Amino acid sequence: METLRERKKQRTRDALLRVAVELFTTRGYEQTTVDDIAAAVDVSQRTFFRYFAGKEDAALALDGLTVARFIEAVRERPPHEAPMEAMRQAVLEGWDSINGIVESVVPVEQFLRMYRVIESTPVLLAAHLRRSAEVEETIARVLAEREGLDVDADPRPRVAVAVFGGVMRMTERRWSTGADFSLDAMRALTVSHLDQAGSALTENWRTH
Amino acid sequence: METLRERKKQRTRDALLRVAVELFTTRGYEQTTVDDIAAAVDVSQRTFFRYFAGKEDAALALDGLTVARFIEAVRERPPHEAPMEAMRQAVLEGWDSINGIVESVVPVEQFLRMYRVIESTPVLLAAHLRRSAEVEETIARVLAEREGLDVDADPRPRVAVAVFGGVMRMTERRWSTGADFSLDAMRALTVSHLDQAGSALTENWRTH
DNA sequence: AAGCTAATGACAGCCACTGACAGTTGACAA
DNA sequence: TTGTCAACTGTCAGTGGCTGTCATTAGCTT
Repeated sequence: METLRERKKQRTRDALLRVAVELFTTRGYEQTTVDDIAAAVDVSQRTFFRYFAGKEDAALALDGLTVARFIEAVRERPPHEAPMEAMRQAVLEGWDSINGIVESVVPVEQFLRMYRVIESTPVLLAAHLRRSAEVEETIARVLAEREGLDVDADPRPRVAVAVFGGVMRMTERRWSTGADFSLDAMRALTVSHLDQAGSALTENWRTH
Repeated sequence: METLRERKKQRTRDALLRVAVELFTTRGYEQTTVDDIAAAVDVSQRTFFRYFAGKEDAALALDGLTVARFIEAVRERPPHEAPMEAMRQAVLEGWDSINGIVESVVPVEQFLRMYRVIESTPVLLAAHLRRSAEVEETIARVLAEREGLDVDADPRPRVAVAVFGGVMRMTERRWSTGADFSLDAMRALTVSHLDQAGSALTENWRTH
């Protein structure tokens, strides 16, 4: 962030992202055109596409910050932890540190609102899920390395991540459609659902 | 399928689907335009969009048949089975009956090729994953009803489906990128991965 | 055969996105 | 300071997915 040029670029990107999120969360994703965003920042449409790979990319940029943080957190977990526990702690850490990560661009409330937009907009949800799949692949490799396994020969890391990821996406869904849309609620749901994963595999739920 | 009109409509739809799959699997999804498909069937582009909600819809239509079959299979599973077991059996049944379901439109080989296209085309994979999420919601409701639970009050059905779905999507991924692209391989992977889900939750993989 | 209705084709138009090229503006050395 | 280079931007033209509209065609009904 040394030169004036770099600062200018950063400002343009931030402005585009801020405006995009603002419009997406108020007017709605589909009701916002790229031209709208570009016009509001007073740049050409072409410039928007130089900063973001597409409209989707801008909509998922904030979430991307937290994803990157999550991956880092898994990498930094103490090696003695079991894989599931490492992922669980990393995710909880991630939610704790959201504030510091996102706040430099938009207030956390905006981030949360954007999350709802993603979950309620089909095309965004689809893109989000695809990226989650990529993240799962990354995490599987991290875990395999931690445990000294070959990720392609031993399916266990991928299975573990798949189970974890499945529960997490379901948690996101429930959270974003539920009444309590706070970070505390997210933490509570995460812990609760992960704790139930074990019994879900084996138990019969009927009382008799 | 009584009137001539209905038969004609069916034939047009089948022709569009066949041509679409043919082009997608040979030329590639992105390299095929809707105009190409419409031209090959000798209808207007507008007509294509009257039969399919979009290009994606045509690409996922075959998979949609198997999904519908899977949901039915879960519904028909004997009530005494535990939820996980019911889903597992339903999925295996589904693969067994693919032939009879798909063959009336395209040969099974085409179906399998289309599967690879979906997994290797980002936008299609995204759409596929989103639809899988919808399927999971449906299955969660089916299971809840089976077990006499309120799906909104008791998260266990959704947790179980999330775990199952996570493993299944990971299985699809591994299958479609692996060497053995046969139905037998799919069955083997499915069983193997599901069997490992339990230990993935608790175990530590290191040998010491 | 005549009238109704569903299906289609033929436009026109919006929007996301891309390539190409020219103009502008910081960076950096002479 | 100035001149040169490289990076950044705007403009324009074009492609492709998708939609609304309306006139035309073709099957159904009586």
